Amino acid sequence: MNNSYLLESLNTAQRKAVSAPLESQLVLAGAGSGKTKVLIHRIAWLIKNYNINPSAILAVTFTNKAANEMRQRISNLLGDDLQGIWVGTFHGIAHRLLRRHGKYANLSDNFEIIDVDDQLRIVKKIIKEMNLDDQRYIPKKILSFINSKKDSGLRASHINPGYRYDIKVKVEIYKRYSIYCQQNSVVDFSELLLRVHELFLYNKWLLEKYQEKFKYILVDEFQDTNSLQYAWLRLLSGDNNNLMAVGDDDQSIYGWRGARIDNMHSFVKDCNNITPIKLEQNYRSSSNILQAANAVIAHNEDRFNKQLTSKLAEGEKIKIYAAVDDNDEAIYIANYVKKIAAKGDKWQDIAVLYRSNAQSRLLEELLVQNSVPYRIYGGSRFFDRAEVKNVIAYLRVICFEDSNLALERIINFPPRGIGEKTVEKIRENSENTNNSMWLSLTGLLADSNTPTNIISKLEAFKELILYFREQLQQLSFTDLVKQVIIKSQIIEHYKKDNTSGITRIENLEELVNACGQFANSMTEEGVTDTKEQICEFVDHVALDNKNKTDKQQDCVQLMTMHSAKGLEFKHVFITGMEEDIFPSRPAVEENNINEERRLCYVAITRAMRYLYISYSSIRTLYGYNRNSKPSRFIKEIPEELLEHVKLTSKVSVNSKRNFKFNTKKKYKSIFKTGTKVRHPKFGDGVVAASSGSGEQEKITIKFDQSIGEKTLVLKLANLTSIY
DNA sequence: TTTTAGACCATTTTT
DNA sequence: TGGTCTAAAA
Repeated sequence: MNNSYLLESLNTAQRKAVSAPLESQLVLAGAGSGKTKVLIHRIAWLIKNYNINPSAILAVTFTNKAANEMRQRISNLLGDDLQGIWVGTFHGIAHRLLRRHGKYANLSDNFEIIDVDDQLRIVKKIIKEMNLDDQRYIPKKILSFINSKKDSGLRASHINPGYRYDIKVKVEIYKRYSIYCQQNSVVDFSELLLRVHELFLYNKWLLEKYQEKFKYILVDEFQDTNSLQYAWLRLLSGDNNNLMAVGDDDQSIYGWRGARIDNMHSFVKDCNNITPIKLEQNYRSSSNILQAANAVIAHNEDRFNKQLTSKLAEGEKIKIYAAVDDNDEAIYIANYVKKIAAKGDKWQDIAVLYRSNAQSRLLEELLVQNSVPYRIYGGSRFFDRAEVKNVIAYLRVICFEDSNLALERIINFPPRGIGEKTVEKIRENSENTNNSMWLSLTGLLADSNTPTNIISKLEAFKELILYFREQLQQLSFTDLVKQVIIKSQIIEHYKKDNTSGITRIENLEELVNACGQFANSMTEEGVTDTKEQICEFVDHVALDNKNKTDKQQDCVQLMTMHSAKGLEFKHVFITGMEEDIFPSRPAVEENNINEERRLCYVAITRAMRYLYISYSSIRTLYGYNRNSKPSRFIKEIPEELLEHVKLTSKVSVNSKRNFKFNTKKKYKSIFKTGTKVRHPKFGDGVVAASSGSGEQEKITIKFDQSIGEKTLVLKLANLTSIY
């Protein structure tokens, strides 16, 4: 049997990783070094060269996207030989284990997965119940406290609050939160992992069974694992010495979410000081770009010390543009993007990156003005939309009779006159009797103290839900969803809303499609029961919440540097390279510069051929114009790699020169007589005269005939210049 | 129950 | 600045 074909397309380091001995390995995979390729070839190698049964392999990723890609690529490489392999996200795998062995983890078999939204509702409820001041105990903060404790593997009982009263309170809330979840059979994201950890910890036979099963474990993006995930992996790996961790310490940008680069160092130690295999050959970027990336990241300490090298040519220098203000920066980008496209590259070859989402607005505005097609990544995800969640809450109530959270969400949606006090009554009764709210609701109907008008409303709601439950036997999943949307009058409700009603209805149509597709694939797998399909769907939606897919194809990609991780583009613009923007202000204050620098490294290494960096002297932030300084990261790039862009455009040159003369009178510098400006209310106009200076400066602008001339205080006028 | 006005606040995001 | 959330008013 000759398996050398699995190694042929690899370089030396990759080959070393793929064909490494069957022991734990740490692979340090630099940006663009073929990390995924190594992973899938390693899996193929295990199967082909060692005759390892695919079902003995567990491959763990962070995102569904990565898991899907991996599964796809292994299957392309091996054909159908991957029967039984486990490829999934941490959460997906944990979920699978809990559905199988829930009873050993003290979970009922119909537990529900809840999202942050539901979590927050629970926390708010508890804070109210405990009569706490929600200004002092801010629900969101408390929730992140709970989640971060869970992510470090800590239960409330594990936390010693010491003498700190507020921590005592937090821990108490955490405790009550856990009790609520247990009673309601709901499990949050972190809980999935925590439960599995405990499942294995307290059921040794089960752990041994899985240790026996998974002869080989691979983890992707290892630098992003948190303490709990690492503990989880170690537990599962046991003494098998069979864990291949692939990651890049330099690309660890999720520390704020609990990720610990430290796990990489611990891993080395825990594995008897294994020598990491370094993948340093980069196949993505030209060498100037890589040199810049290397130079920047070299400022961090305690690294594993990789040095990426490129076999590609030097390539273009990094173009750096010093903008007068953020508007000017956006104009520059919009114009440059058009130039790139005019030369023949596609819009989709271009990415514009920024540190924070707020920066996208201006860019977006100017791209629109210049008729450049673009797509913004991130933002609200499909299953997070209120209208979609509401329908799913209906499905939850229909399928899980006891789902209090879902019930509360829809009992008065669309508004049917069941007010807060009635809900309160139901909730109270439910708490006193230990029944679900659904049962309490039924109880209230029989209670002679309940006012008749309330009874009729509750009765109508009950009938509605009962009707849907009946239809579970008759209707397909898709038809049931349609019925829910129509019969519950959700459509009617959104039709009345003429601001966002139409898009909401469109989203619901999309939801119906999604349900249809899901139902089809379920049917193919032999799951034909509607109720069963819905249950699976609800889980699926919770664990794989895709970004809203925009159908538009060839467009410029706008996204944060974080969401750019793992992607690559021929042209990359890194914008807002200013102190307090990038590195961001909070990061500077909290002394998290190293992570910002890694983010910078990630951003730079996204570029294949052309990298453009821009910063500006004035930036509007929170409604104020602020002077900003170039980012320290710019200085960390060797000067010889940079090319400073000078614009030939007259206006920009002028405003820049004026700006230099008048650093204090920043307003006057931009709006000289004759400058074309735009006002949010009055539209476009031309500056006719100006008086005063600094913050007192007033300018007279000639607008469209219907408006005429206006004299405005410049500072308040909110003008933008149009070049 | 819905609308509106004022308060407040503000990185990064997956599951 | 502007988006979100809460509390008061219609």
